[in-house]
Order: sequence, then C-alpha cells, then structure tokens
Amino acid sequence: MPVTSDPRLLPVIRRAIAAQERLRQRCIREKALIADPLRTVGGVDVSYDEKRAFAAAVVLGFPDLEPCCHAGAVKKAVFPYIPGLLAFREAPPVLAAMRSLAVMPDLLFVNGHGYAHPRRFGLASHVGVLLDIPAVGIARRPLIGTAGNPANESGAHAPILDHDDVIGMAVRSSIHCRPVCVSAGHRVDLATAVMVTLAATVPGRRLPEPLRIADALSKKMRRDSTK
DNA sequence: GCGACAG
DNA sequence: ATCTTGTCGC
Repeated sequence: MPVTSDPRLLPVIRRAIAAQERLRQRCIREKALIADPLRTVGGVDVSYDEKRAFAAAVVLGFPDLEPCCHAGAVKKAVFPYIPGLLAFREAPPVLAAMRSLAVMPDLLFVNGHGYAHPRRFGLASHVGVLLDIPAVGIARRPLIGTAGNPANESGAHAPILDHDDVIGMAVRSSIHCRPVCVSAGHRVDLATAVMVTLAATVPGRRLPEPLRIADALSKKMRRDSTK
C-alpha cells in the first residue's frame, strides 16, 4: 500500500535524496542569524484536493501577532507524499505562496519538521534555505526519534532524541494541549526556535498563530475552488 | 522479516 | 493531507 514500495519510484527517490543532500550543505542553524529585534513572523501551510495543492502564507507582527499580509498559490501536486521527502511535494507551492507576499517575514514557521528528520533536513530546512530566511519546523508528531512527555504546563518541553542526538523538542505550548514537535529549520538554533514558538502562540492554543491562520486560509482556498 | 512513516 | 457526527471536557 505505501507508495514507497513502487519500484518505479526508486530512481526518483534516489535523485531527490541527492538533491536534498546538496541543499543540506547550504543549511546553517545559528541563533545569531535571526533578526534582532524580530518584527514579523510568518507561517505557511498546504491543503490538497484530488490534483492540486493550495498553499497559504501569512505574515504577522511580532510580538503583537497583528495581521500584516497574506498570499496564496495553487499548483498541481506532482511529487507523491513520501515520508522523509515531503519537501519535494510541498516546497513548490509553499515557495510560490511565499514569493507572492508583499513582505517577507523575519522568521517563518513551517508545517513539518526541520532538523528532526532522518537526514536532518526536513521541509522547514528546505524552504528556509531556498528563501534564505530563518525557519522553524513545527509538526504534530515525530517522524523519527523518541519524545518524552512534557509536564502538563504551558511552556513545558522534553527533548526529541534520535540515539544521542537532540533533534528537536516536544513543546506543550498550552496546558491540556498535546505537545508539538519543534525543530530548527534554517538560521535558528533549537532553543531560539522553542522560545519564538511559545512567544507566537496565543494562550490556550496548540499551534503558533501564523500556522493556525495559514492552515485556515489554505483550507478556505480549497473550499472556494470547488464553487 | 515486519512494521512504521511530517503532510 | 482528506473522508466524517457526535461527543467529552475545559
């Protein structure tokens, strides 16, 4: 059943992993490369119908989280979903939406992992490198590694470990909310990623505000396209 | 060998 | 991701 078992995809997968490795060598994750002060934060998310990808990008002020601008893009979904190669499916629509924004955010939240990836280069890193902006990966559950259980308090966190490597952090952004997986994408370190994630999350919500809004917008784009 | 596997 | 109602809990 998994699409990855199709032997015709093996060459495609091989080429994608090679391209991923080339991009990874351009990836840097240092706290110093984040804007200071941080004035805007962005978010991107993608929804799908049978054949198309609907990407929505938003920019909010920081730390007030007031709406600044947003944009969308629709593209044919070509690359299949393969765990570990999500970027080859989602980066094209995401980049198109980001490039139609009136202003680029100082930091971008991406729906998917960054460093917490089998080859340490998930969608968030991929997008961050190609746009050359600081990027943070936010995922609902780990792809690899094992995460501890953060205490049931807002801001509690526990490392996500792959053997001895701390690849990300399970973060309880609000009390009674299931933790989200935070990892460094591009031009940010893990500690900074966690702090900004908490600062961009409205009390009581699970995901940072830019991602919530982008999620709603992309789903609205999909709905409106069928009418 | 079998299963698991971001969106 | 998407298909889907009601329902349990703060």
